[in-house]
Amino acid sequence: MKRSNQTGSVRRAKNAPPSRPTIKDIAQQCGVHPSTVSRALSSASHHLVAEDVTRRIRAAATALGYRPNITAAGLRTGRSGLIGVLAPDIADPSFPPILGGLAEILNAAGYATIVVDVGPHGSPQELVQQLVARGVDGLVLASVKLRDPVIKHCIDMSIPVVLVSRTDAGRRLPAVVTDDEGGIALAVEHLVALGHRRIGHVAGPPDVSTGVLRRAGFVASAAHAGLSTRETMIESTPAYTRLAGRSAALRLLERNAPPTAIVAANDLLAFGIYDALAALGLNCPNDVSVVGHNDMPYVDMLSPPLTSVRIAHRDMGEQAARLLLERIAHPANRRDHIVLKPALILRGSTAAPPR
Amino acid sequence: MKRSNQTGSVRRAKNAPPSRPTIKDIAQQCGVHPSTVSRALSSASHHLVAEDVTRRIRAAATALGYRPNITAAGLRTGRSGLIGVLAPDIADPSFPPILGGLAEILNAAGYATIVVDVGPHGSPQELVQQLVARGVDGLVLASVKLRDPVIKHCIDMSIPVVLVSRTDAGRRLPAVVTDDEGGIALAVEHLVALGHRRIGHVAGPPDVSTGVLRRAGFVASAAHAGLSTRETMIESTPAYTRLAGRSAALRLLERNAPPTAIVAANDLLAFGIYDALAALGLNCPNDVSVVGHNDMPYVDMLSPPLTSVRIAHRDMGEQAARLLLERIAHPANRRDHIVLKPALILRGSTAAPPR
DNA sequence: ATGAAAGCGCTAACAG
DNA sequence: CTGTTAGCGCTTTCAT
Repeated sequence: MKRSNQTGSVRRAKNAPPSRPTIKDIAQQCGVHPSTVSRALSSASHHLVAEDVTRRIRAAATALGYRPNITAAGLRTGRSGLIGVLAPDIADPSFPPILGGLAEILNAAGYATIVVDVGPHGSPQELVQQLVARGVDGLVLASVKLRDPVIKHCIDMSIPVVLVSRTDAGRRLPAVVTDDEGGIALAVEHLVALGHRRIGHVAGPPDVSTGVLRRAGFVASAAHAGLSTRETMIESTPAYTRLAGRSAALRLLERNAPPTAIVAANDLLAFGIYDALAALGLNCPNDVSVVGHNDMPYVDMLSPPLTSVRIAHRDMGEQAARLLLERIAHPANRRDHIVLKPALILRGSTAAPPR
Repeated sequence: MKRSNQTGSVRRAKNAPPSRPTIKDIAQQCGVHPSTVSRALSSASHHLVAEDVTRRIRAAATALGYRPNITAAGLRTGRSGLIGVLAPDIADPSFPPILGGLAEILNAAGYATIVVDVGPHGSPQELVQQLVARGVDGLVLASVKLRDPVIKHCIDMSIPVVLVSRTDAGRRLPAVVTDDEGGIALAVEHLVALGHRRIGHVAGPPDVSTGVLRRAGFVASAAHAGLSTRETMIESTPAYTRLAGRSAALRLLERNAPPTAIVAANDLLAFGIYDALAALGLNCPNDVSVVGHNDMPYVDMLSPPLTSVRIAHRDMGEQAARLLLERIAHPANRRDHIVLKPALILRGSTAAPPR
């Protein structure tokens, strides 16, 4: 065994890696015990140390360029200061603002985030295991399906978890989401006010909460506006992709009595609707109005600029972070659900129906 | 002191957190010494253990749902299995594919990545320190300025580092970049072939390598095509933003002899050029052609679809990962620079100049 | 082939 | 207020 670092005055072995100074080195230099150094350096306990000693120790620390070894501390305290974030797809433009909100609050509380992209083939279960093996203090899941085995798994491990963007079927885990039903209602009300009566919905996947809730919101708000079920038509998609949106829109538009307006469960699906319209030689908004959902960056650059339901993504991240911090502090089993208000951003893709 | 976990047969304190089983628990159950368990579980050293013992141990491990504590192992071995990634701005759509490439290779090699968004106000230095304090085995910097103090800092710490997307002024660190000069040359050649002679460049910030190299590439390729300096005009921007692109483009277009084509150092700047064109009532591509750079997702949805220089982002991430792994294995001071070939994607924003 | 023992860097209960 | 001591979970040298 025998490393070379301990006697302090002894020079390091010729070309050993320049391993960073430890608490011991400082102790030696200041002629105090390592634990005193530990106390002096921790803001939680430096009040237990004489002022001048604290000063001397802190001076030595900065002089040596000392940085505490967080993992070593974590091993001792059982807290790693690491929060694992499982993302469905980092390339999804909705995600960065969520992550930004998360990171801001979490960093301020002394946590670092370790983000893992699940990807289409990755197993969330396995990734959660990996994160747990790294000792994460909590988990943010931004990608769960409605009935996802990973949920039971997290509950069994009783590790602090917060869902973001989506909920699980049983609402067994705390979550921060947008008001999916309300967002779609905003879109439908807007279209009805413009005079539309035949309105279509390109629905999201049935295995995620946003898919089913937005669909439910569509049905409910259409009924509430007095539209008959013949006037409201729905086509589902297997995934939130442009291509899926295109084919769903084609199915909608090739009906006998096609809609004069389509509300998409997601902007990517709306992109596909634009594609379908172009393929059929139809004009938006003159022939068909389109409303998206999420208000992705730069949708104002499209032609026409896309009317879309804006989600408070950053806020979502912040709230999720706060919820998680609270869960870490008090692992009680309160199942908080925070629902954020969406807003309809009006642009050029919606207009009165053709006569 | 005295935790409650050690005697094994002793039940855990009533409602202690269900801390995961350790190597000790397995040892106890199998009636062997912890070190034997360690050996049996490590693929590197299980050949030192009797076959049947290994089997018994491994069976017990899976039965108990044992997961090794990676940080504890790291503390002992000095390797954390963590790679820190510093991103300039996670919301930049160029970044996810880079990260995807990085993660794929790194994960396969047993590393996890911890991604930190530097943000406009964050200090890269400080963040690097934090990552080092967490014991990262290597660093990927995707955001360095041409002369960034963080570079010296990393060199001083002699920690394995790779730059991605950008290089430092002295090329002192290994890097994976795209051929910035060549990419712009592609654009200029295309425009010249269409018949343009008055070509403008909306240049990127002068403090990042892509900004200066693309500008240099513009000057060089214009000269090479026989364009005079009067015919080639440049306006710089302080940042890669849509707004900055807009005002630079306005300056270009309000000249006495405005350009018939503009090549942007970046797609976001190209968005700003579209804005400027719209503000002046000019048509693209009939009045002015535009070429972007980076080929962001969905630029084909713009009106007109944006011709842009595509960068092999994912490949960039993969190569950077490989470079870093090599650096970790052999921290020799070879300063590798890998330069990837870009490709021009032709769309609707470029056409022959007006007569 | 296995056990014993030491120690990575840090914290915290305890004793002065 | 400070030193002593033990130990977080794991790996590894040394001895058997």
